[in-house]
Order: sequence, then structure tokens, then C-alpha cells
Amino acid sequence: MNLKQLSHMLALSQTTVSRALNGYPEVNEETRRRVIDAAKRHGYRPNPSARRLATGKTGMIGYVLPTGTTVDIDPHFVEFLSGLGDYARSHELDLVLSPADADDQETTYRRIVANRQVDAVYISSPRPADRRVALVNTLGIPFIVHGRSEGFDFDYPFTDIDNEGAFHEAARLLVQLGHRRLALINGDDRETFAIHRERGVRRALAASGLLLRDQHVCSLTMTEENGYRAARRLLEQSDAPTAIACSSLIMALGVVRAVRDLGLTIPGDLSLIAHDDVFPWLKPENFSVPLSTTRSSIRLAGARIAERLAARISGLEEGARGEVWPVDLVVRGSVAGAPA
Amino acid sequence: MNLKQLSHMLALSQTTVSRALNGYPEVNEETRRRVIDAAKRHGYRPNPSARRLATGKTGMIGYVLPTGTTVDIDPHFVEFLSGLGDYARSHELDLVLSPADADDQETTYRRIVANRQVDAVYISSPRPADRRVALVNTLGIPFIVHGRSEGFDFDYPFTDIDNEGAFHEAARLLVQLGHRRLALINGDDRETFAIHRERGVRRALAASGLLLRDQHVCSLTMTEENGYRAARRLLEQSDAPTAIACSSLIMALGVVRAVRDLGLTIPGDLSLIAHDDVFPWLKPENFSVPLSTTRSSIRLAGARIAERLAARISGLEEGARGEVWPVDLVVRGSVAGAPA
DNA sequence: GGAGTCTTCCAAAGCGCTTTGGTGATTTTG
DNA sequence: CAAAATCACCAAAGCGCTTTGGAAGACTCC
Repeated sequence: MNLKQLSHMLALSQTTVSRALNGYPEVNEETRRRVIDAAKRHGYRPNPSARRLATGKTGMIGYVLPTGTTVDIDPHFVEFLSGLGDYARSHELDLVLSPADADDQETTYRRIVANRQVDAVYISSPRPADRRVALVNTLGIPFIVHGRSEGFDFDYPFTDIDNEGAFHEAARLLVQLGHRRLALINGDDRETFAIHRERGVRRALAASGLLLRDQHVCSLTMTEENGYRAARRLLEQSDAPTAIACSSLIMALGVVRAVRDLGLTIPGDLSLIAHDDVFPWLKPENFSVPLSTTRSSIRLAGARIAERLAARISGLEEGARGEVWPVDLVVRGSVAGAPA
Repeated sequence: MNLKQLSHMLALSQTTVSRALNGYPEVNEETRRRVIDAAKRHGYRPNPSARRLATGKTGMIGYVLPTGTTVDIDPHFVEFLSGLGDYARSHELDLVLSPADADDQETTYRRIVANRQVDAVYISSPRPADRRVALVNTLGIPFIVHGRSEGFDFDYPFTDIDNEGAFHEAARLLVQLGHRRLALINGDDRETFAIHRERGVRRALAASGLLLRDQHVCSLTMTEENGYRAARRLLEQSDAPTAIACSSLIMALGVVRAVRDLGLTIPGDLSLIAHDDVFPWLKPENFSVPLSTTRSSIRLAGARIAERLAARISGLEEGARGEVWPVDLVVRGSVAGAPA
């Protein structure tokens, strides 16, 4: 059932039927009702391929997926996707993932924009002066950055959490508890979020005249194994830290294992705070010692970004507004006063 | 730069240029070279919207993503996606995720097929007599099932791992080591993979005249918390098992925590084997006691399924061939003889 | 009652590609 | 050497929608 057939059985022109269906004003309300009714009765759905050829609109949002045999997709992606999907579903938006060589995403961005394959894109895990942001900005396709980049001479729309504030609060708490030697087990420090977290810790320490020493900062991809290695390295130093801020729950698993291997205890020998993106399958309160966290649901961020993308596509949102969400500090059993 | 312009500057018809570019035989090789050369030089890329309107081909594969505020996407999805993306990238295939109400995916399947939004789809986490499989089969779109359904009067193409064989081997090993009371911490037993795993365990036990008791089977979504709960329940029974087969590494985390909480040890009091889908961020050899596993890379499965989908789209593969991959049994420190 | 203004509808021209159905020119065949 | 086959190309008709540029009829207003 296509437009031609439908308009023929209604004894109307394709123009009128099309306009009736798309809510244009220049059609009699009575006629519109007839059309909508007939469309529903015959299960007419406009062919999206034809529509997009005519309008350029696709009803899809895009994401360039960095891939490669040595490239791992972040497990956070799934949770983000849950949120995005939640919103997208109720608005009949689809998401198209365009796999790209992790080292050359630009070609793919150019392709999907030139081909008008999607109405908008989002960018995740941005770095300072991220080329993708600059590119997408000049290409002129609606976009939202999940997280923040830095060092541009233009503004851009983003949704981020207050990573600096979160880790500042976490570190401040630890300092208040008497800790003098703090360590940070961070994610990949080429990404902005990691830089902001480190900044937050440093600022909190500085406020008490303390310093985050270089040998007390680890920056690694967020795996259990890397958490373990980092913790071993830190805790076997001569001036081992008495408290650790950790960028992910998965790494925290490794930290806990290292602590146990070394015959130490939490929070007796070591206080631990980790960032929790809220996975349904791994909860900080269920760690052997319930884990204090800075918490922010990455799933909600996904939904929010879908919402903003939809708003941009339909022209309801424009400009370069950035939003920064506060992060909750949730104190549980894994922190205590510094050992004597 | 579109076809019209390109053909005009070449002083050829659109027909010839189109055919030259698409490798049709009825064009002079010399001409073809000229055309291809000019196309490259001017960066001509056929508009996909126009092409799909004309041909019905989209260059995309589809996946209906079950969503809902209470629905969690399986973390395995990310790894699967890595593999899929790996293959898709090198073949310029995109993946479109269509979010759907988890309780009504059929509408979405019908939509994407009726609208010709994708060239092929894959189905994951199938159940016995899965309606999606039946639907997609009748709709006539190329598809591959990741996993297996059961109880149809038709065959269908799938790629699955030998879940039954894997858990049969795991259980057989445990029985050989003298274990008489085995338990199974399984995934959602409405899904075929879980049914197969249980079947494998039962068969191994039966071979030695043993039985898998009902109270020794747990079937839950695969979270750390559920692993913990299941293990507590099992180990606090009067006839607690001396060995557990567990369907996921994430649940195994919870099992280990439960064992520790109860003051027991692995493998002294309990032998443990879990299934490992091979996550880069959580490795069985790094468990406090290295975990024995049945191992199969879900990432490879993703790549394989992308490959098969591509083959089906281009007509290189047809028919209902199913393939079942063997699973490795990797023995590490978490298994030992049954306690006396 | 005729000029102007809405209202409501339509024919037809795109959007940019593929594919059908030819058409001359060249080569092969009996 | 005429007939048949092959080669290399083209004009135009789709694919199914949206949108432009009217146009007919109904209504208002002096």
C-alpha cells in the first residue's frame, strides 16, 4: 500500500493525502480525518526510503563505533545504550552504528554526513581538542557530545557529569578523615573525564597543602586486571597510599583483590572510593566491604542525550548549551580514618 | 556531485556511468576505467537514499533491541558487537539498532521488514519456539540466529556454541573428581542456552547414576548479586553441593564472594567451573583462585554472524545451515577432588 | 456585483539512483 | 555478402515520497 494507491481510493491527490498525514494546515479537518482513518485502516506507512530521498530526513541517529581487533568497546556502552534506546523507542528513532577503524573515524563521519545517513550524531569518550568534535561541528550536522572536550575556539553542545567535582568531593572526604597519601587509579588519561577527575583530586589535596605525587597516579584502561596491577604497584611502594580513588567499579574489583592478596584490609589499611556508573550487574553495595562511590547513572545520560538529539533534529533545541550533572557521593563501609 | 553531473562531465549517459561503477559487463573496459577514475577524482559517492529507493538494498543489518526501564541489555552484547563491527567495518556495512518494547518486538520486526530498512537481521538470546524466529522466517528477510531455538517444523540458519557439550564436559570432570552433589547456577532458563547447559549437566550426572536435584538448580539473570544469592542458598542447604557449574563469569564473582562470606574455600570446600564468554575486562585466570572455565569467545561469534549475514545478503549463502561451535574446557585452580 | 481573500485541493516537478527496452555500429557466421 | 549476433551505449521510466506553483470555488467587503 503506497501513497498513490491510498490517494486513489480516497479520490484525492497524493499532495493532499501527504499533507493531511503530515499535519499541514491547508487541508480540511474533515478530509484529514478521512485520510488518517483510511491510512490506519489499510495499514499505510510511508516508505522511509522514499521519504528520506525527498526530505533528507532519516529518523535515525548515528554513532561511529571505533573497532579493530585490538580495540575493545567499553562495557559502559551497553548501559548508555539502554538509556538511549529507552528514549528512542518512544519516538521511533533508530540508532545506526557505523563501525570505523579506531584510528580513522573521520572518514566515516564524513561519509555518514555526506550521505545524509543520519539526522544527528553523538560523540562519546571525547578527548581535549578532540578532532571528531571539531569535524562534526564544521560538517554542520546536529550533534551532542557525551562528556566534554576542551581547547576549542567555539562552543558546542554537551552533556557531561561533574567529574572534577565528584573526585574533589571524594578526595576531600578522604583528607578530612586524615589521609595524607592519596592515590588515583584513573582511566585512560587522554580522555577528558580522566583529566577532570585528576584535577578534582589535586584541587582537594592542594586545599590542605597536600600533593598528588606522580607515582600515586595510574592511568589505564578500565579492566579488573589493570585495577589489580595498579593497586599492587601503589601498595608495594615505600610510601604506599592509605586511600585510593578509583575511576571504575571494574577496576575496583581488581583493587580489592590486590588488597586481599597483600594481606591488607579495607578500610583498616586502605580506604577506597570508586566511581559507579550504575551497572545492573555489579553493585558497589555488594562488594565484600561495601564500596563508597561517586555515583552517576550513565543510563540516564543515554536517555538525556537521545532526548537532546531528538530536540535538535526537530529544531526545538539549538545553540551550544552544555549541561553538567552533579554526581552523588555515597559513603559506605570502604572508607575510614587513616591508619596511625 | 551526483550521477547526473558526473555523467555530464564525462559526456556519457547516466546509465553507462552507473553500470560502469557497478561492474556490469555491457560497458567497454576503457570507458569503465575512465569513469571509475573520474568518480574517484571528484569524490563521487552514490547517494545511498536514492540507491535504496531504486534497489531496495540498504547496506545495513538490523537488530531489534529490547528496551524498557526495567530491561537491562546484556553486557555480553558489547563483546558481540565488537566482533560484528570488526567484520562489518571492512565491508562497509552499518548496523541499525531498532529499540523495541521488550514485550512487543514483533511490531518492530514487521516495521523494519515492511519498510525495507535493513537487508538482514540477526536474533540473539533465542528461546524455544521463539516467536521472533518464526516471524522473521515467514517475513522472508535474510537472518541468522545467534544461539538456537527449538520445536519448529522448519529449519533455520544459526550459529551457536555447544552449550550442552560444554557443561557436559564440565560436569563430567567434576564427577570424575569424586563430586556427587553438583549444583548449577544458570542463566534465565527460558532461554535455550540455559536449557542446553542444564541438559549437559544432567546427562553427565546420569552417566554415573547421579541426579541433579531441583534444589541444586538456580536460574537467574546473570548479575553478581544473583550469583551471590544463588551460592548462599545452595551452600546453606543441608545437602550443600561440593561443586558448582556456573553460567557466567559475572555470577561467579558473586559465588566467590558468597564462599568467602561463609568461611569456605575454593577448591577445598567447593569446586567451581564457570562459562567464560571472554571479556577483556574480567578474566578467569585473575580470580583470587584462578577459575576453571568453559570458554568460547562471543566476539568471534559476532564476527562470524556478520560474515554470514553479508554472505546471505549477497546470495552467497542460502539454506538453513546451522553451525555449532565446540567449547574449550580450561582447567585452572578452582577445581579439586571432592572433600571427604 | 466585481475585486480581493481565504480555503482547499491538485498536477507535476523534483530527490538521485537503477533498470528496461532500445538503437546504431561492428563483428561474426554460413 | 547478406543475415545474425555482439558490443557499447542511451533515453526514459520507474522507485514513493514531498513540495512548488497554481487554480477553482467560497466568502468577505465596499
